Amino acid sequence: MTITRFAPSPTGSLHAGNIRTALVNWLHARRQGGRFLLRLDDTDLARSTEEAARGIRADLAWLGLTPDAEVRQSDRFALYEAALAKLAAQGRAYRAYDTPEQLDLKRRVQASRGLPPVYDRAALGLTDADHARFAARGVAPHWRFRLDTAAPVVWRDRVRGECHVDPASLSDPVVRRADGSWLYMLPSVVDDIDRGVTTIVRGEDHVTNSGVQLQMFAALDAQPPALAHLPLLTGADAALSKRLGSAGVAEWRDAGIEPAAVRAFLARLGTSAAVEPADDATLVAGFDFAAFGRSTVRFDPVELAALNAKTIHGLEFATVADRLPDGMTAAAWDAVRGNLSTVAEADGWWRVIVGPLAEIADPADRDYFAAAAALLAATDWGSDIWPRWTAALKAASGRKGRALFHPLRVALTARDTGPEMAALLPLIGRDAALARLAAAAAADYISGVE
RNA sequence: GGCCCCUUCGUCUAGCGGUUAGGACGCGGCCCUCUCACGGCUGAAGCACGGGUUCGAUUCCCGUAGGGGUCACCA
Repeated sequence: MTITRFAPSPTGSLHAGNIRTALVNWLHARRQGGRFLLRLDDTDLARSTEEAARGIRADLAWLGLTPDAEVRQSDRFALYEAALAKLAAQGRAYRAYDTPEQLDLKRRVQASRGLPPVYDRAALGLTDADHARFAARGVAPHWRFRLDTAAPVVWRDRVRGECHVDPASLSDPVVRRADGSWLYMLPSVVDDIDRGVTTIVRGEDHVTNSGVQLQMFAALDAQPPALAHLPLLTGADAALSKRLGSAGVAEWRDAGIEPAAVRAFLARLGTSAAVEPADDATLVAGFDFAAFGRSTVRFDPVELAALNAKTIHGLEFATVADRLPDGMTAAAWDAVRGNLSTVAEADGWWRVIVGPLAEIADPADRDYFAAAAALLAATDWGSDIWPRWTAALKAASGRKGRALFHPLRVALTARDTGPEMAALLPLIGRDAALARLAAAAAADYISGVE
């Protein structure tokens, strides 16, 4: 069975790039009928917080990406210990004592000589006596994973195709600090093995890590999972070409962005599929790693907002009813939704329907409004009242086109633009319409038109 | 700086030696229409540059430029 995992570290809130990674993991799991795990990578106890963990869960819930299970690395240190012991027994992990300062100095020297800043493996030459001396002085070792530098690591990435990483250009990664705490690299592999993860989906900033981790899978006698490295997202400002900043769930929610719009947008962005409103079944059914490109993708919040509006235009009343103002009907929603950018804007239109309205009619049209009111009062009310009434008014007033219709829109809605009057007028109702026309006929000023 | 990756309309992409270089979003126009939006039709808009290879390069090779990633006792 396909098992994917989303593995954020609970050190902050999710951003667009993270969220896309989560979404793609979720889509792939759903597409394959598999499971989607949330793994909290909290090996860095100093930086990880409970608050961040709660925030991540809440964000995923808002996004509709509910994990099938959750694990956290801080519960699983014993597993890492066992794995390290296994590696040490094979000579694939070794103790070292270099201080960060010493390592930094080495790197500086290498850089000044034009050499790649790769760890020189000095600790590999340490004898038992050397280790004993460090121990006697109370200096504990940290542990490194010994890379096999004989040949490049090669894999067929689900989105990038054939990938190569040359371990010879990499340092043996430190996997455990002297104080016993764990670094990202090994625990991630151990958990992926333990949880039976079949596909790792992550950003392409991890490709060199994958080279290292593939060796760890092999050293631990595990079948390596499939790998899929997604191109990174960048901000809208191409000139700055900066990595995407903080935009995330909180910002979107405040801006009235729908979770469904985020899912549709992020699922298709950077792929050959059209960015358009799509329900989850469609997104899942159409999901394909091969549809992703290999180059960095621009994330434009304006495009997200546009897709959000389109998404709302297709939203059914039942799915938004609990977020609409009290009393707002399905008919009112249907009349109004095509003019919304956010669901919250429905509130303003509902107030237009139920009133009261500010008087904004043009006094030059007072006689017209009086005639219109009289005609409306004399016309049988019905759902097709607008076309019948305006046809009669056209004949009676001699007006046509914009001069015929637009003053009525303004008098009846106090707005210059909006949904079709044919749909709005029956909702406004006979009495309110007559009252508004009467008020317009009596108006002697124009206040600001929206 | 070393290594890896990328470069087709404004944006996301299709293309895998011979195409009128296709689609989507956005933009313009027209239609619909009282308005905005929706919808329909339609238009403008692209192969980063320079060398090769070839009868023929968007496509293959080399280089240049630009961009991204990575080189942590972060993840």
